Amino acid sequence: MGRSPCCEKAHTNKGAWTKEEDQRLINYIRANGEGCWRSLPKAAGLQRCGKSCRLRWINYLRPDLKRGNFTEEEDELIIKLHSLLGNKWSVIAGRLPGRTDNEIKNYWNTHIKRKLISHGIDPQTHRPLNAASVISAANSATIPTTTTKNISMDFKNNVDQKPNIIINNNVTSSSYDETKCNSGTTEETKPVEIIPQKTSQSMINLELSIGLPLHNDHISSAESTASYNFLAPVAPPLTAAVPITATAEVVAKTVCLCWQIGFQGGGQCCAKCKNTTGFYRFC
DNA sequence: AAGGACGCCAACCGCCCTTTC
DNA sequence: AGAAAGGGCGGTTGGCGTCCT
Repeated sequence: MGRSPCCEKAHTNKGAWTKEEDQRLINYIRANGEGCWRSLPKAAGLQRCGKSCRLRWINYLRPDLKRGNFTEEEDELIIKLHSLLGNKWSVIAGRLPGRTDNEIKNYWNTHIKRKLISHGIDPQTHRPLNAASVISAANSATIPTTTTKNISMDFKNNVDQKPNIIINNNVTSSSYDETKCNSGTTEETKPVEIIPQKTSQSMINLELSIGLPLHNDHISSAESTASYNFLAPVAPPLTAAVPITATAEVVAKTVCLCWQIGFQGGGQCCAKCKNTTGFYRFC
């Protein structure tokens, strides 16, 4: 299918925005709100592509943006969310008020990646770097029949972007996808949505798990079909041959993910999340 | 002091998904 | 039902500032 360009490239400015352009964009959005980005540049008197205006507004000019360095808490939350969601920067950004997907993506690539590598953790899989070969060998030898839970998240039906969780229990003997990760002691619930089992799934132990509400009221079939579905196979713990203490070090000071992602309604930490040290754990 | 190397980040590109007609 | 339009997203790039030699 052919696609018309989003703008007349010949008559658009590119590169850094000037103060005057910023001001025009701010003034226009203040007066008219965010609307049709394609027609905005012309209406606002800007020689810019609509997409460029949108990016500039979202990533830089929006009044609710939190500028400045990321806090330790934000660091940890990003790492945890990335371990669950992968490179879903916009979803991750949705859980960090005032931060943009672009900002988090840049921060991940420039800081957190390096931090994880320095701790001996693969930033993609969130596994110890030296574990890949061990896992690979183990999988290629005898792949046991494994009980997995597919967890899909429904962000569609929530104005505040809190995801609903949809679980599907499966028994499979498939191999694991290196790019997907999750693990732990997830509460079982009835399958409410059949998610096609991927041919390959990841077995990643982060020593964390997600608290899953047992009620189905978050989910409607119509909504769930159009939802973001993140397959997150929950695998049994790695063998003792695969140390995970490095991961644990990085995420030692944990917070309740039920609350952070919004699995528990009302922004409350569930009682199970709090451990004896007073920190919150994933449950 | 100069200039090369490196890191950071704003912005762009192209693809994908959803909505509209 | 399918094509087109529009918006959004993730990956990548290029410019600028800082550090190092």
